[in-house]
Amino acid sequence: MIVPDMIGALLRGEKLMPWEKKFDKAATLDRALEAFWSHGYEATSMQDLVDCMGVNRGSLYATYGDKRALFEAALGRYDDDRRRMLSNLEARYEPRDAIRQLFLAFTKDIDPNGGNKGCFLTNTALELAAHDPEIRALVSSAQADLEAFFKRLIVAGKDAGDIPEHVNVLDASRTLLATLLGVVVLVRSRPERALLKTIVDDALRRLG
Amino acid sequence: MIVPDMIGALLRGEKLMPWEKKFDKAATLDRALEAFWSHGYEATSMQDLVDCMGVNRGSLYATYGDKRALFEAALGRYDDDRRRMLSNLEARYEPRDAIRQLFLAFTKDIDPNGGNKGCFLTNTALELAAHDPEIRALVSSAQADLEAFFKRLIVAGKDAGDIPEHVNVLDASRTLLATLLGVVVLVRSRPERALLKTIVDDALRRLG
DNA sequence: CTCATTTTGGAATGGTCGTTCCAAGTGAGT
DNA sequence: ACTCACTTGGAACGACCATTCCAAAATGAG
Repeated sequence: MIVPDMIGALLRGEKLMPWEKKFDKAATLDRALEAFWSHGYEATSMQDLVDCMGVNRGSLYATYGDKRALFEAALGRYDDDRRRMLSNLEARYEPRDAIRQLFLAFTKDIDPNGGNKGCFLTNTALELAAHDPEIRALVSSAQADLEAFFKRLIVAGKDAGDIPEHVNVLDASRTLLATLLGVVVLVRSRPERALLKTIVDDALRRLG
Repeated sequence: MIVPDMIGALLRGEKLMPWEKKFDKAATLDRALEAFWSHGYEATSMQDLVDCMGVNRGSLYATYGDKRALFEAALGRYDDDRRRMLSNLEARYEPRDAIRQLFLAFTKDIDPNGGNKGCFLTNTALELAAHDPEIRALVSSAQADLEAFFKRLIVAGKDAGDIPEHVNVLDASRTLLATLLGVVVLVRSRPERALLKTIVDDALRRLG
């Protein structure tokens, strides 16, 4: 019963027996994320998830618990990606370019004929956050995180002489947050490239 | 069979016989609007609607058709209210104040503990507009209408010397649109008065 | 009062929901 | 070959879904 990798597996927090095949948790969770992201919580049925994840119902419940828990796992996964993305932008770009790249990430590759997914956290903000304190806390903290991201970059930009001194850090970062949220609303409801470009360009123009 | 009011009723597009009692269509539709506005399309069941509208299932289907049609009626009703509201603001306030009042309408009376309804059109934009062309057209045109509202007021404000000449009409009106959409997202997910006030004040500061 | 018409409460329908359960299959270890 | 844990497909569950239908009650002009 005791196998060589047991302690290592324990340390990594995995289930014990190393011969368990298990489906690729990360890959299937990504598929669930896609479904929830595209259609929302209520409009995605467990049957939809079984179909699109390619995993059996039983395994699905055994692995993630119920639909709510699976949704939270998907949301957490998206949140991790978002966190990683912000951190990459912050590391790789000049402050003002990092902000531009963030806006670009949501506005490039949009389909003018609709069907755009927008931002999963924002979709969830409107579908569930108002009546669900747990979801609201998660979404709210992601938004606060984004605000802090803007704050750091604006300060850094001002230090680098990239962003004018007269820009108010708190005002600008919160306005950027609101603008980005507005943009991802428009991506789902009025996906016109010219419209989005106008908004993004105008937002960046304020930073110098 | 032919009664005095028949022609008048016909002209008004009503059903013929004048002795039909009929429940108060406007009042019950408002209750349906409340339910859809608060919980969204998918999360509101016909049973919920029967309960909160105080109308029998049969009458409900006879009057509005199916759930989809009832939702569209509620959305149309909300859209009419919105249209009327914009027109009132435009008539009663100075340009810049009209814009301020619009933002105030969405941010005053918010509950920091959640449960805020935000903007029905924006909630619908994220829940349904991406995959439903008909809904998207309606939401999209309401947003374009709002953009036009901002445009007119900015032009009027510039004429009145209320808004500085250097403000670009297209840029500013679209940015105001995005900002307002961002605000109504935050109202549902991060209802902090200070946060919203910062954003609204900053948006208005751009107009002089 | 009469009677056409609507409203009402609720039963009925067929489908889908989320969830549980299980018999059979799979594959790495011994 | 045998074991053990997991996976699989699918059946089964009760609840709720949107929708239809109906007999009984209410309504109001004649």
